[in-house]
Formats: sequence, structure tokens, C-alpha cells
Amino acid sequence: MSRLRSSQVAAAAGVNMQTLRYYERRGLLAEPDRSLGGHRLYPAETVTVLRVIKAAQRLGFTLDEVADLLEAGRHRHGRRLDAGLRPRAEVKLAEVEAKIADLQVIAGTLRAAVDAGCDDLMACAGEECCPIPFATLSQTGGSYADPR
Amino acid sequence: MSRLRSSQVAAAAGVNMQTLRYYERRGLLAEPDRSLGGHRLYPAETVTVLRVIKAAQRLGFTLDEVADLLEAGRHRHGRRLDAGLRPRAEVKLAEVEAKIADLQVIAGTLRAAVDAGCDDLMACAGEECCPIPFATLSQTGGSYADPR
DNA sequence: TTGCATCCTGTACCTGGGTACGGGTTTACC
DNA sequence: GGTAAACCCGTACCCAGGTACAGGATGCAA
Repeated sequence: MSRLRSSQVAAAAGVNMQTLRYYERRGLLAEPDRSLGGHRLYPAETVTVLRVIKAAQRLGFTLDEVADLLEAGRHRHGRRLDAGLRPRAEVKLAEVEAKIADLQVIAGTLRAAVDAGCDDLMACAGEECCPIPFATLSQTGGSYADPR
Repeated sequence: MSRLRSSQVAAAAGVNMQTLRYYERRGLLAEPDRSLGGHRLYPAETVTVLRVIKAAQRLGFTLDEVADLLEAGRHRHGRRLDAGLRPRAEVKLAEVEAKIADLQVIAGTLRAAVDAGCDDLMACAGEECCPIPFATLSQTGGSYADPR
């Protein structure tokens, strides 16, 4: 007993009530019990799950990845070599490091443009000396999800 | 004369033809002349504008910011202290550096979690020793546009 | 002049992570 | 038992930056 209602869970975890329904649809939260009239009644544990979701998001995992991670933890009772948190964290770490490297290139270019005194994009595009790479359209860093 | 058709501009700049119309709607490209039948005929300069747009995007500017930047360059013929490229590049640089700092915190946390041998989010949430900050939901880095 | 490639328009859809709205129940307190 | 707050559901909308599609109209060469 002492189950929590939607608004209590939402307030305790610092999320919107709608987000609970959204996570339920996305498979991140199990469908909770209902009152006789159909209102959701959550176990206290749900607040922890929400905190875990938020922490994992903060580390750059998408909701799909978080769902996977929770699912993996749920029925990996015993040994299981594949797809625990650790290998996925390593992959994510590599992604974040790649993103950092990409942003460092960008920061370097911005710094160079500021230092060179660039003050007009179109004018710069016509000059040799501008450090902004107008020719390079490769967009190296655009393929993976933004690791916020 | 020797004006370019949509597909030629798109091919030369490496963008989709639809993107030209989209940029026109967004105010990044001026409305080009038309043939008698209504087909767009672009000046060769447009390819340069597109390269400039792509370069600015790569530096982390949103399309709205790029539109502003182009507009500022267009009717700032003569002196004008406000809002050239330079001050905006400085602001953007600060944003990118903030983003890098944020990602470095994330990378550090991921590294710590991997090193600590964390392999289950829910299990970790119950233990003291886990380096993942389950309590901290502040999401410091979420307010500005993603500087790709 | 025929025929096919290209272009036109408006509108809908995509990803990711939610948020908002409207209209109808249910719960809780006095 | 009345009434107001809380909750239900389905659906639409938001952000950015495009992409896709349908159904017509043009452009150009043979």
C-alpha cells in the first residue's frame, strides 16, 4: 500500500505528469496498477526509476537506449555477457569524446575568425585569408545522436 | 545571363533542391528571378551564399542566426558597430566552450562509471559507491541550441 | 509536336523528447 | 451529496532543419 498517484510521482522526480504517460508508452515505465476508477497508482520505486532515467539521459543516452538498458538489467539476473551497462557506457564515452573533439575544432575556428577580425561572412568568403572553411561541407560530426 | 537552374545550384552547393525553397522561405536566400514559365533562375553568387550558410551552420549558428548574419552584412555598408559577425562569433565561442565543458563532465562521469565496474543502472542507484549522479537532476547544459 | 526531364506549388512527414488541450471521469473533502 | 481538484484518454502541437510526395505546368530537344 501507500502507492503514489501520478502527480506525486511527477513532483517527487521533478518531471511533468504527461512525461509519465509518455515514458509508459515508450516502454520506460511499466504499466502501474490502477484504482477502481482507472487512476494510476505507482509503487514508490518508480521515483527511483525516473531518477535513473534522468541520470542516464544526462550521460547522453537516448530514451531508446535507456529503455534497453533498463530492460537488460531487468532480465539479466545471473550471468549475461552481452549488453550490460558497461560496454554501452564505453561506446557512449567514445561518442562523447568524438563530439568534444569536433567541438574543439569548431571552437578553434571561431577563435581564429575572431582573431583574424572577420566581421562579414560574405566578404570573408571572397578572401583568401579568412580562416573559416567555406569549401569544406563535409559536416563530419553529424551522424550520431547529440550526447547531451 | 548564364543563370543557374535549381538543380544546378543544388548540385554545385551539395544540398537538396527542396532545401533551396526552404531557405528561401526562411529568408536565407533572396527570391530569385523567374523564367517566363515561373522556373527559378539563380545568379552564380547563390552557390557562394549556400557555402557560407553551410560554413556558419558548421560553426554552430542556427538558421535564424545565419539569416541575421547575412542580413547584417547586407545593409551594413559603411560603419555599424552593432551585430557584425565578430561579436556574435565571440558569443558563439563562449557557448561552444560551455558545451565542451559540460561534455567533459559527462565524459568524466562515464569514465568513472566504467572504471567502477558499474553494470546495472538500477542496481547502481541503490548503492553508495556508484559515481553516477542519480540525485542531480539539474541538467545544466540544456538551454541553448546544440552547437554542432 | 511530341515526349520526357525538370520544375512548380502546397502540404505532410521525419527525428527526439516531450508539452498542451479538450472534454469526460473519479476522488476527496466538507 | 455537492463540488472542486485531480486524473483519464486521444490527439495535436512544439523545437530545428530539413525531406518527401502528389499532381500539374514548363523547358528543351528531336
